[in-house]
Amino acid sequence: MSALSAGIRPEDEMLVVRPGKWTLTIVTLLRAETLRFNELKRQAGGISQKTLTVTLRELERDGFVTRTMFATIPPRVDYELTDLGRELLELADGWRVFASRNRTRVEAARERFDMSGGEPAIRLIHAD
Amino acid sequence: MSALSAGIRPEDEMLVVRPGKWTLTIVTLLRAETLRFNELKRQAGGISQKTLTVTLRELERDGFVTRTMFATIPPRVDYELTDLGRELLELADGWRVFASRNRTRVEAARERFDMSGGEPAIRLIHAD
DNA sequence: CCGCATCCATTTTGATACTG
DNA sequence: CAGTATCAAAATGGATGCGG
Repeated sequence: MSALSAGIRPEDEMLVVRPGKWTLTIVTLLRAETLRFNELKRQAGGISQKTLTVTLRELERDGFVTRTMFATIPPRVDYELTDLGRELLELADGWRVFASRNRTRVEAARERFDMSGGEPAIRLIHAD
Repeated sequence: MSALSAGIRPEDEMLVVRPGKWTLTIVTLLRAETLRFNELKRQAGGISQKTLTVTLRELERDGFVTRTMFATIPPRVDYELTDLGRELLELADGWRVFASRNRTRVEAARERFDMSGGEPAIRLIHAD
């Protein structure tokens, strides 16, 4: 058994993080700098307050992000990647590179599939 | 702007594949060999027929997997990774390695967070 | 054996309004 | 500004029964 053979089921790998729709986006936005809640919201573009709140809470809980509250008026909260968060960022980058490299290929495959009605190749007609 | 700055939003990266719960598991099971539907089902352990069907259809549609139907009785269908599928497999491996390396760290972070009630650090009390 | 169709439960996400 | 609360909508996953 290879080193990877353990933990192939979803619970195993995803125990660490089963990424929500916005998780990798948020992590990526925090690449260069600490950001405040509404800066994140603006830059993400299209995320709801609630989803952003929930996503950030999860990232904080899992140790990918630190939350620093300033008890000022008006309030202010800064979000920043931890070292672990920066490792997650590398995964996100890998994913994104893959996506941008292969977008055309995947779109072409989809078109072919949809045009052909998804009919599979039939290779054999012998009975067993 | 870096090469990565384009396409940070979910639609961009996930257009290629927004992985369902079982997607990476299935891809990983197809690492070494072509498998039949029920072999996949058995080896995945805990996936429903429907979810497996849907997952495989998506993988086929996006060009990650080929489906070969044998018109025998009883019928037989083989699933196999394409070259593109093998690239996706590498991403899955990266994810899994990350997960197994950091499971302990994440679990510890969670425990700390849950114990402390999730209260954030307060850094400043000055008004603006 | 393979897998579609249907129905249902759970989870995730979003819209909106309101608070310290 | 940075949330919480509530409600509604959508996506996802699973159980079951049928059909080629």
